[in-house]
Amino acid sequence: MGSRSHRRTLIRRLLQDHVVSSQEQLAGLLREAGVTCTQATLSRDLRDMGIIRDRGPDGPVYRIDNRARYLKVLRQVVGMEITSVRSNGMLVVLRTLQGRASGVAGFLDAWDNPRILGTLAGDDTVFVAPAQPSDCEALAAEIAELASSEQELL
Amino acid sequence: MGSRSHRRTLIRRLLQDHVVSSQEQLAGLLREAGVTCTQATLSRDLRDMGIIRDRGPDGPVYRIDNRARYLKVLRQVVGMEITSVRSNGMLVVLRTLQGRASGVAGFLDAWDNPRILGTLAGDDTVFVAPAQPSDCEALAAEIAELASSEQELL
DNA sequence: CCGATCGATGCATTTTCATGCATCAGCTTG
DNA sequence: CAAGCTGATGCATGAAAATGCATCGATCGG
Repeated sequence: MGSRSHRRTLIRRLLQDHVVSSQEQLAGLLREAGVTCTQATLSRDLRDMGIIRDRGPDGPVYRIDNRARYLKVLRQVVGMEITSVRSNGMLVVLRTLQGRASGVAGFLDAWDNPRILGTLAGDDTVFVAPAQPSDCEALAAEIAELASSEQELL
Repeated sequence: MGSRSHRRTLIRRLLQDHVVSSQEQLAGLLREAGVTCTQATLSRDLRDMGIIRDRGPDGPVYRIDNRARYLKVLRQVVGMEITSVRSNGMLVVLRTLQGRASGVAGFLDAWDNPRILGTLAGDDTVFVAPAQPSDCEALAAEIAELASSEQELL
């Protein structure tokens, strides 16, 4: 049974509606919901899910680090949107899913990579200008890394 | 070692450059490239990867069903872009990652779902008008289904 | 500084997953 | 229909991942 992903989904929901201040307490909530596990498992879950223990005025509270999660998801989305990465030594050219070039370019701009001078997006193509022409290959490799992290489906 | 994903990446590349008409032949190409496996493994790989055996005029040819793959990837991307789905009985309102609303709306338009009358996208919000107000909840549920398929990371 | 509470981690066990081998099933050709 | 390819699948095996147990370490309040 796909127990782990079910448990983690549940953890996410529980943390939205409840104030949880310890892993044992979370284990209790999960048990009420029909999922049994130990504190050790929760420790690993919370670490993997990027959930942090926040020091609130009313004691510690677990909460989802939405910023980090956002970046993680966005990165994965962008990785899937890029379908090819090529370079001619002066310019890196990306192909993307239809209509998604501007989304990819926006991500690259926000990435704040010093090797990137600027980007220009069409519909399914992005031009990426390297800060130095000599950076071009390295930059292409960095972007390809991004794109290839998630290719199981591609 | 991450042997499986490496093998599958290689399969994808090989099928782009070579005419392959049997799984044994593909096994041979892989072996030349330094990856050894049996026909049984390839059978499963090809099934999982959505690669089909096309009946060409010159005999059967394996090829990637790019259309199906594209839709599969796009669907997954959109699923990750949607962060919440709510309804007030007259309208379904989606929240998305920043700047991604139009991409999501475009997908919904292309989805060609008879329950959808139309969509309107802002920056991180999409309004979806149901064909019938009575469809509203069912439509929200359909979209939520889309969004929740890929929640391991969320 | 002490004790208590809570999270992290090493280790052993269980469970899941990937793969090869052998075999079966389907299609094509004569 | 028989023979020969070719792909699919049940089963067993080995590898990897998840999990629990026990324990350690860190933090906080006296």
